[in-house]
Amino acid sequence: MPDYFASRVLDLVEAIPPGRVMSYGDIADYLGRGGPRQVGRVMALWGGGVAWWRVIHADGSLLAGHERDALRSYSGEGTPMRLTADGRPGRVDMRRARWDGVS
DNA sequence: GTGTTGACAATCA
DNA sequence: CTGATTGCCAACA
Repeated sequence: MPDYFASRVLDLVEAIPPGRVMSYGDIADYLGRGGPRQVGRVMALWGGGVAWWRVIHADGSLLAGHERDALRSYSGEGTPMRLTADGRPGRVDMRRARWDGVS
């Protein structure tokens, strides 16, 4: 069972609007405790039940090993993407997609 | 108590 | 833009 901290993390992830994302550090900072690694740990253990693809690295890179699934979800939500040097979508445009918890 | 590890992050070369 | 370095906090052996 998720502890209190994990519950707060999962609730917040559920609150992220479609088409928006938050970084691990953002979530930790928003909750005011723990750190990016703790958030990552929570997601690794119990993130399967929420919109895990809306939680990514601070630089906009996707979850290693799940890029395909994430991209499929993003295309359906209209998440703003940035193109890699290869010219294909590889990371999220954090400047526009980042969600602060209010708007 | 001590050392390692990890779905991380800011900084610098 | 890529890679290395350092800082971070909690879990685990």
